Amino acid sequence: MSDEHRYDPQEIEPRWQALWAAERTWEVANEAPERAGSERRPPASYVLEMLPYPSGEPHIGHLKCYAVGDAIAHFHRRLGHRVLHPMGYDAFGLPAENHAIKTGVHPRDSTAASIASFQRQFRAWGISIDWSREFGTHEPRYYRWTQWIFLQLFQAGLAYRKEAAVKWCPHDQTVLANEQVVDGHCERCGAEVEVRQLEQWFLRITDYAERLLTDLDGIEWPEHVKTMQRNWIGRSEGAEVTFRCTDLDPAQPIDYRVFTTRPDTLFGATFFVMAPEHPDVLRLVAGTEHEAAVREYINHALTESGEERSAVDKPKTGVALGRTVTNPVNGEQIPMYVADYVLMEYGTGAIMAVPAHDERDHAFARAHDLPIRRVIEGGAEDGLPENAEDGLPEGAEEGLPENAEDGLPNGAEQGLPYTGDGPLTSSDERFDGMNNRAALAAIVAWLDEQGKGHASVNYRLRDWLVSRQRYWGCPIPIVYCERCGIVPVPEEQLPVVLPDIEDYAPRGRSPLAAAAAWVAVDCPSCGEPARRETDTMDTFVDSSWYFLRYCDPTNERAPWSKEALAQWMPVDQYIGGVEHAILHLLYARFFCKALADLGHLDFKEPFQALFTQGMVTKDGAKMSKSRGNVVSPASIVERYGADTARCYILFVGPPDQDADWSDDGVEGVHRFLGRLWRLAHEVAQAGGTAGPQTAEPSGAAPVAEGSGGEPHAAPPAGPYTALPGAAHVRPRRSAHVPTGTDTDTSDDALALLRKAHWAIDKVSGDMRRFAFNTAIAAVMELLNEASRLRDTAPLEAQRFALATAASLLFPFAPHLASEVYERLTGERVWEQPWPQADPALLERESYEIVCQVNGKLRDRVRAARDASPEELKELCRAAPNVRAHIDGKHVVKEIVVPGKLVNFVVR
RNA sequence: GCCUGGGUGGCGGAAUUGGUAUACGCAGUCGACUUAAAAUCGAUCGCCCCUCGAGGGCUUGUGGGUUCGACUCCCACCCCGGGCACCA
Repeated sequence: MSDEHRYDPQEIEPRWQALWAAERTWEVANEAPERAGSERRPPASYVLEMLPYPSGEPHIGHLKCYAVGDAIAHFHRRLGHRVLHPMGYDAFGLPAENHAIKTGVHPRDSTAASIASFQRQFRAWGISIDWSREFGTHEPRYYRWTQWIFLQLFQAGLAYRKEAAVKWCPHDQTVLANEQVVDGHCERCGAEVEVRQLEQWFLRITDYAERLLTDLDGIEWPEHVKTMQRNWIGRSEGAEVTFRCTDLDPAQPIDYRVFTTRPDTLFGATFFVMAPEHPDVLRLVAGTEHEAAVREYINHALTESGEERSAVDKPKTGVALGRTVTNPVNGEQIPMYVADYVLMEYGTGAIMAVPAHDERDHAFARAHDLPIRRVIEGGAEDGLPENAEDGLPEGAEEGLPENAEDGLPNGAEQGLPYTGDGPLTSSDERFDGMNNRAALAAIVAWLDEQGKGHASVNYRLRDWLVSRQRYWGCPIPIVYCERCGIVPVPEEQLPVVLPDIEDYAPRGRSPLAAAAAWVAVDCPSCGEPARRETDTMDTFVDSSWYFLRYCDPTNERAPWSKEALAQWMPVDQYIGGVEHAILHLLYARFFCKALADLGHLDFKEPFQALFTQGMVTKDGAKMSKSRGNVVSPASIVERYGADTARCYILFVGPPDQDADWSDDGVEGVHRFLGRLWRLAHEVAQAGGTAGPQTAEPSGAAPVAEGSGGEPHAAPPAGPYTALPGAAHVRPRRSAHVPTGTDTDTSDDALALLRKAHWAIDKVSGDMRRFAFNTAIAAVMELLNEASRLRDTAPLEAQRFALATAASLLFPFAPHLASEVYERLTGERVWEQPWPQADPALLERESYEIVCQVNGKLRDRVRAARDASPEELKELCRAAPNVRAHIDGKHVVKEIVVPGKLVNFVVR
């Protein structure tokens, strides 16, 4: 075989990339067509993959993400949409800074190098990006507007400064957001986080908890991602109830509010517990015999690592305060405790304890010999699974004799703690016997009347801590003035540019603090000497609005214009890793809602549809340098070409699931592409071109070197001109591509035509459900059929089959598909509308019908498409192997599923 | 513990509405081409039994159920991955 017959991606791919770059094929304009006239403008589609963090080189996960996104972008274009498909870089962040600490290389330089590498790779992969909209979040022209947004939030009271117990990473020497703490460890470096009391900047995301929750219903996201967000927001309905303490000074009672989801169990509250961090604990014991023990306990609790403290099976520890509070529903004085199972950061930092109906309170009561009073019946024999079936209203006998009454010797009553539903008991005559759910509402109403409590909702979500004591981030545009306090930097002075510094090493405060000349500034308000905020912003702030900037990337007067956003937002299809299910996706949603409230946006959700891709593993394990199992996309592209790499990563399995990389699998896909190339080459060589426009393969190098830059091929302005999807404006079926209704009708021609239309139908459906693996398999089947019939089918049918294969494969293997399509048709495949399956060719006049006896497959017969059920029965009954199984037996029932099967039930 | 996603040949996976289980690819086996190898092309390929052939039995984590028919629906359970986890 001559060299000419070899599939050579290294020759093909750069050629097409050069063409697309020179013609700026994937750029889209914002403006509406000037002379739109009556022409309807094509629908817009915003396809976006999460922007990469540029560190080193792209890894295989990037390849997967952008292969998925590019396939969708191409598909939408060829459906006639104007597609916005931009790219940028999430360029601030710790790795570049840590690298700088080690090597002294400025983060800007290492980041630039990495960005260059990403750009090279994305081009080498042939991803169809509108490069005219590119930016990095570290560029002043971008972060100027990040700062602007911060100031908007500040002015609206949504950004505020507060001292609080915050999570501190001792390794990275910075505070972290709650979301960045995973199992008590820093999400980035894995160091165990500490708690520090610091004054920091927060964004008031909790104001949006309810809307972040309810608006999930309106977006098309994977259910598990929605669930993760719901869990993270953690909404609980209940009541806030006041417990009064008069122990210190009866004239000046102290009211302690607690949050409970179970106000129906209030009568069972037998003690009261405060978190060790609660500010009143020491005051309550000051000067008493309990003070020493309490102090010791608190010290111990606070120095314990988060990990130790939150261990689930940890015994419940705590000490008595020697004080009491009044249970508001029955006036009982109940003892107060301090215990570390109560968390300061949730609710009010204090709880009422109902040991009979809460597992934790129960464990504490047992450990400290406290009374346990059952106030809800039910639960039955302990340990037995829920007896839903017997549904007896009367408490099972274990539940009844609980009436050792108040002083009750806390013993081990069976069935407790009971957390289910049931009628109230031992509470109050008004509520006893009432179902607990009804009682809950009644008790809350009564408390409300008495001014002792009210219905309340609590969220697990905390405000977003955005200060970072690090260098390589967006400066917070705030000035501190002795006289004026916290002063925002005036808008016209933005951006506050990140200064160059000598020493990046973090020392517990921002390295920026050492840039004395930068820190010193005149107060924008009074003009007196003041100093700049030296913390930078969490990089998740940068990435919470970048998708807006793509819509209007060069706007110098505003972060965006509403008109630009109106054309594209919200993102129609967002694509990224599931690891961002909470952090990035929650923050971006919050930003949209807040900015919409401030009148800057006209929509409330940024991402209408979300697709989360699975991880790529090697030998079943996550790829990592330490494991030595990293597959670098660059090496694969170099060896097999980008088309193979992209197709393989999509073919290996459903893209939303994890996939294990196999070198042999890559070979298989590469062989497939080579076969398509070769077969197409043969057919093109054999001539037989039918269309008027397609004399010879035009040799796909239409762009002379050096002609790049000038968009000469694209006439100015008009939004369609640079639009790949523009072809649909003047729809035209390639005249030379047979449709099956004309030309040859030999059996082989028909078979091939049918297979091609089957593949069109199959791939079209698969594209819409992200089933790229089966889409590629369908093209493989089409190629197999063409290959089988290559010596017998008419050339024209082969040409159609192969051109169709190329057309369908284009979203996954754009270079090869363009090459093959052009050779066969003389046309640019990306300018062709997505092919349509001819329904007539999806039908067959006869088909195989399955014959079952008692549900077991016994034979197959051919039947005419329009055969009646009676005819089908007769056909099957006559099948030899069916006869063998029904002869001499009694046919009880006959089931006919036209188009599928006949089943005889015999006895 | 709660919430999730999953479990199908030697391997990755397919089966979209309850209707032919194992598409497509990999690996394997045999053959063609070749001096040879690579590449390419063709055949074969779930397991077991019988075997001249035709055939028969079994098989989608386990055990039940519904149905003429179950990878698919229901009940119970086992295993693996992800998320949350003393949230009152």
